[in-house]
Amino acid sequence: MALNLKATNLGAMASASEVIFGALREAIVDGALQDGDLLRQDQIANMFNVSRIPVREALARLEEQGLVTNQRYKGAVVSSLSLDEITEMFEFRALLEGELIRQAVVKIRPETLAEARRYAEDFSTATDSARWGPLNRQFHYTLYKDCNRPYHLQIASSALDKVGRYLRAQLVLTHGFERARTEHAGILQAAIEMDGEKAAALTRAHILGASKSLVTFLQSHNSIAGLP
Amino acid sequence: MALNLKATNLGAMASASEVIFGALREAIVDGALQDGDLLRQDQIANMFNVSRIPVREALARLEEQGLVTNQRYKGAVVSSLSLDEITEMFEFRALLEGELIRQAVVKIRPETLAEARRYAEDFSTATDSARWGPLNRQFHYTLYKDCNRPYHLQIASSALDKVGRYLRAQLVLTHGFERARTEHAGILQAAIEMDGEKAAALTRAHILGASKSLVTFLQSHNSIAGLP
DNA sequence: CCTGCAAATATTGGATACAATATACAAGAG
DNA sequence: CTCTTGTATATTGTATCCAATATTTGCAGG
Repeated sequence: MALNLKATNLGAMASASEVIFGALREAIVDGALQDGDLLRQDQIANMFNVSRIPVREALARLEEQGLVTNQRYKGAVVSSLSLDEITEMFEFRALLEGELIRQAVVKIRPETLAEARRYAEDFSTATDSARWGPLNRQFHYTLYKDCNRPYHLQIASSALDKVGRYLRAQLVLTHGFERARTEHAGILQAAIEMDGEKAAALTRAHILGASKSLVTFLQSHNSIAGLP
Repeated sequence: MALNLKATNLGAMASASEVIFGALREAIVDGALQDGDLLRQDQIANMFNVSRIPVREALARLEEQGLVTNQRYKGAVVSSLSLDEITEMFEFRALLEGELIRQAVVKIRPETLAEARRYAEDFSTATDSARWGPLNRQFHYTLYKDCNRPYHLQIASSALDKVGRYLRAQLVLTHGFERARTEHAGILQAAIEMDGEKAAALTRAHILGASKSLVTFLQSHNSIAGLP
């Protein structure tokens, strides 16, 4: 008799430190925690009703990911990026995501295209700017999905994490949203045509253009911290 | 009187968890710990005369780097890579290191060239195969040094860490060493000529060639684990 | 009023102790 | 004998406690 239970895989249940890691990561990526914010172990431990041990583990992981900087006996702060570092991150993304879409698009599946189109539309019509970041990410990463390069994807995702909040600032503060809409349409069209080179060129331009407008904005307001 | 001490920056002194992290990382990268080896917290803690707390932190960091896989209540094992994953890692390295040398070589400094030449010679004349891995790394990364792309370099280095032991196997088991010598000479020559495209092409070929010979070898011996 | 120093406080790093889970092994039912 | 099940052991995850270090506060002196 095949017993009919949903058998939730208990072994896969998240440990406290994993939960905390994920929550802090998300908070940093989408800007709820800002550059330079101090992360107190006690405070976080209380928020999650745990001891400091799993918190410390989460912070160690975050530091390894570059999202947090630990200073011995002083504490952890949300990493901040200089203009040069931001520029470099966007160049890295352009290199990697260009290659990803180039490889993915030539073997993209119809379902994937449909999914990407949905995300592009959701992005276009989203009025809540808090949703722009996630929808933007989903649109692009859906297009990369069929390239079958898990490591490349993981690294790209990690790089995007590190600039997520700056990217959101770019969308909100520099009219990047309007531009992203049209550029997404172009990229999607290239994907439909399964034209790898074109999709790659457009993606690179998309990323580097966003970088340029963000850097210009930050320079003219010479401040990085006070993001919305 | 200027007291004559080395004034080791105490604030920078490594914490226990950092020391352990570094030691385990090195052991994994150069093959002292093999794929699938189980890492017992107690055992490691005893080796370093500490409690399990810093060990756990180190293991968390290693997992974030992809060098170790943690399974809840089961333990940590040295991550192993499938043939596909190895291939992907080498492709990633080819992409990234190609770009790095392309950018670096056009503005490379004479001192850097001299340093790279020294490493190439040391590599060529090294008889102890245990030194091949580090010297190979130093040669290549010296050539990338002047591109001023710290994030790119960090990611490249992390990718190399993940395949370090396989690369060593390639050098030792497939006569890769001889070939690497001549290919290094070619790359160095391109660097001397400050020819970015040529250096990039040679570097990509160098990496992908190593990948190919490694994969061929592993397939014909269909085993990955038993590396020397 | 300000400055320099010392105690008090806060915070992190690590050790020990305990709880939760997995694995190994033995005993019993069939 | 084989399979199942219960128990003992090993190992990990977390809480609590102590030590090491940083930061703040209070006070004396100028």
